[in-house]
Amino acid sequence: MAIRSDGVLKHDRLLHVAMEVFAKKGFHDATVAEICEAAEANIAAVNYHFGGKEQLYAEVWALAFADAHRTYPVDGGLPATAPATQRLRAVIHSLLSRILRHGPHSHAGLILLQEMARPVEGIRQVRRQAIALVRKHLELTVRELLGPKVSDQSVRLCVMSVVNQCLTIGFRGGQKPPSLGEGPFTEQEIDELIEHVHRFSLGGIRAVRRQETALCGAT
Amino acid sequence: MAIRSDGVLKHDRLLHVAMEVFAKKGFHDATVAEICEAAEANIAAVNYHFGGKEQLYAEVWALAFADAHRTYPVDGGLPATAPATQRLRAVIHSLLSRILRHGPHSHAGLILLQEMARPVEGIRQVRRQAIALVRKHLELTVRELLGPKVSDQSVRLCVMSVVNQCLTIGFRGGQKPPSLGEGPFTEQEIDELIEHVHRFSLGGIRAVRRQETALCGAT
DNA sequence: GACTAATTGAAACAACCATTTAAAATATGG
DNA sequence: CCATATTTTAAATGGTTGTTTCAATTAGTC
Repeated sequence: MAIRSDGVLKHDRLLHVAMEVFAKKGFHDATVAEICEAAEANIAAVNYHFGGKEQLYAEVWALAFADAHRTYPVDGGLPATAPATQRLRAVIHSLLSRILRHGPHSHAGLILLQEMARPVEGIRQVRRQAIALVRKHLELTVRELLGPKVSDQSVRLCVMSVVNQCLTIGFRGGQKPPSLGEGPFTEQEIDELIEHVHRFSLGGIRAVRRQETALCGAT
Repeated sequence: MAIRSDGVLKHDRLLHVAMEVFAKKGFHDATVAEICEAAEANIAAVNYHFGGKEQLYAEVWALAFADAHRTYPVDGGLPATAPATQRLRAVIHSLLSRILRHGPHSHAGLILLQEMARPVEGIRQVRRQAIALVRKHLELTVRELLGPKVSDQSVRLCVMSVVNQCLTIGFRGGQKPPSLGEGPFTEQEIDELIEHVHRFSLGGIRAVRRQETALCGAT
């Protein structure tokens, strides 16, 4: 006997609803009860279709990141030959958009954020992979901006500075921090944010470069 | 009849044990059971001495921040007349130390971090005050570095960039992120971190300053 | 249209949590 | 040493969680 079509419907429905709920509340705070209710399914639906809350979460994670990479690719569609400053902007744009732009395909950033605050054991590998993908790309870009003489450690630190600026912004779930106002970020504010992080980071990277090349030259 | 001395002992003991547990696990994940067990007290002790988990948390918060401001003051002991670059370094030093140096008096940073990830309602005011204190100081410093012509919004954004760099570093509870190695940060690594964030931030701030003053000049 | 497997539904289950209760134990002041 | 307020203890309470159970229902296939 074949799979019933209404089954896959509920399956998908749960998946998408869970993605929203997990993005908003994180794995631990989200309850299967509220997910099922929002998906108009029975309490037992999650366990029947996915085998448990954690396995549902794993599937959500995979789906969310596939969406994110499609909607906001880290290279922003730029060729690898584009100027490094532009590629840096593209990464920042990608990171911030994933966190702040709340479309139907942009929950990955918030889910990742929730994970950083409270990692879920049993997702470590998937999480590491997802992070590594962005990091790799960012590392290449920053390395190029820093020049050939700069140590790997400095590259890692600069990558950290850029990433950390972007991540922490999303901490209120896309809401502005009290110091910047109230409510969610508008499109214009997001653009301004990208502009600022880009400029600030370029300045920081150049400062690190100057320092290290000066040291090298002195040796 | 006077207060019994063994009472205040247990009270203090619970307070300090709770501070550690809350710093490590956050308010929600920490259970009164484990706090009481670690303090060698009965399950009911928290409710008897503090009236509930949340009120214990409030007292912990107050104590932790008093300790932090004493051990790692935001001005680092520098006079307000010191050069702004040095004062910036002092703030960064203070923020990172509160999060990364795990002494008996440095749980405030981790507690604050846990709060940002999952705020506890009923602490809003205390939290806001604690944050505002650091922010105020940092804003003054950054403002001076940016010069008089730069907009308030740019000041806020730069403050955000500096703070975010520092905060996110502590997200693993003082453990290094996988990209930088394993285990907790050593003293030397913390110093290196401070050095980097300081240099990077100065570069970022200068870049913003250049941009804005150029715009002003063009007008 | 009937048989069968896939899906749904309501209720129950077991584990965990913070909190309460009331009796027992203890230190302090007289 | 006694009386009393303070503190400790163990057990119970009420609520929430994820998961399981099993009967009822449904959709696909012959």
